[in-house]
Amino acid sequence: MARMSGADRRRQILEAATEAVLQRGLAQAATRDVTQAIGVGSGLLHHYFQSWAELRAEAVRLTVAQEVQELKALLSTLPARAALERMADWMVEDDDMRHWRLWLNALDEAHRDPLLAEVMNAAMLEWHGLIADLLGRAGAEQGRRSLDAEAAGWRLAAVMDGLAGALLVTGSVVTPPMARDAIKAQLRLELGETG
Amino acid sequence: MARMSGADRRRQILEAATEAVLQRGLAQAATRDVTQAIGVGSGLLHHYFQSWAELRAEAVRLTVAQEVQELKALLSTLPARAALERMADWMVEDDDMRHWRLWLNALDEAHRDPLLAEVMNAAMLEWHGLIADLLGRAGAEQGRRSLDAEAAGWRLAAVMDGLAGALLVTGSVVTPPMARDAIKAQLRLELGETG
DNA sequence: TGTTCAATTGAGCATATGCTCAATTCTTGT
DNA sequence: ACAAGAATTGAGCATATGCTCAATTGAACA
Repeated sequence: MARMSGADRRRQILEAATEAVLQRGLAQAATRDVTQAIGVGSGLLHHYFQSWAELRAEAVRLTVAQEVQELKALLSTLPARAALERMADWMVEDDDMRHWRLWLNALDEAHRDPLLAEVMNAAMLEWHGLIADLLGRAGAEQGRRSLDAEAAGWRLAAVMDGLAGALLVTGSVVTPPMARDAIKAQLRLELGETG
Repeated sequence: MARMSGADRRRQILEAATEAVLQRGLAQAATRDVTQAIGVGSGLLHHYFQSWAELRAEAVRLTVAQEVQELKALLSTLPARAALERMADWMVEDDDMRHWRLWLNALDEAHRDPLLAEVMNAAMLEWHGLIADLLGRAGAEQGRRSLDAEAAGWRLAAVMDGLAGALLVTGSVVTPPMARDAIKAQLRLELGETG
């Protein structure tokens, strides 16, 4: 493999690690998946990362941060209520559910890896923050007073995570359109748009 | 180790497998964890189970079924609305979150193991069925007509799963009482008890 | 007592894993 | 042209994994 600057190589390794994690799962993905994918010697990995645990945690951190950033950009031009609606669409747009598979996998693996625990703790708080903020603003748009955006945010985030799990495991029973509708219904419940 | 009847040994192995899976996770738990825990030779495992994949899938199936059965028994004497409330309490009663750790772990690992996929698909459907049934009956108790128990069941189940994840990963931010309250709040939302 | 068969053993194979370290190759600045 | 240092290699170690198979043990029944 041609030589690269340290920074470029680092990025390439992180990308390959994410891919490996997506394909084999955090617990099964191995250093060799990465080195073989990009065609480098086994030692190179440890020149850029102290350990496999550090690399995979960093890969997850980066990927999740990137996805959140993209989503934020997607929603940034919309009013809060519409942004929440858009978010529900976004959730099932990703065909093979890449980000949800990674998210649920990392959430689970976090119990067994301190580095991942830190990463996912922070990610979860940011995720909730984003949702709670939108809910709060949507409530304000509609002049609602009794809305506890923090609590509603945890519920909405939970519905999304939970439905992602159901979607991934039931396959034909919970379908993407169903999941999307369920989230939108939850949105209406939270915002008191019962009708 | 003393000899045992086939049936007893099988049960013992399944229990030890569940324990190993809880401690190391489905992906990391190994046959040796089981054989060493109960002090038998490595070959014995394969006398009772064709493969480790089959054993661990069977262990998950059994454990989940057992938990659902216990919960059903716990709720059987209560009217539907009270049963749902009780369910929210039950969810956070388990100190170290044994069943939720196993549940989320199995949900995640199901993507990479056809046997587990089958088991968790069935488990998820039964879980949803239980919840939807209670919601339907609770709605009837209160004379509500507009309640879509199926859809509400998916949302409530999702809130539970999602909150379990948040609870396990955030630790000090989402607390057991918070999770319990969030579920009860969801219950009120679904049953239109806004107040 | 002897026979039968299920229960059980454990060494061993093929494979996989993270990580180290001395050696090598390239790039870059002078 | 040369030196210096970064990038890169890959054989190798220690450990772990699922599973096989020929051999052994023990209990139950005749």
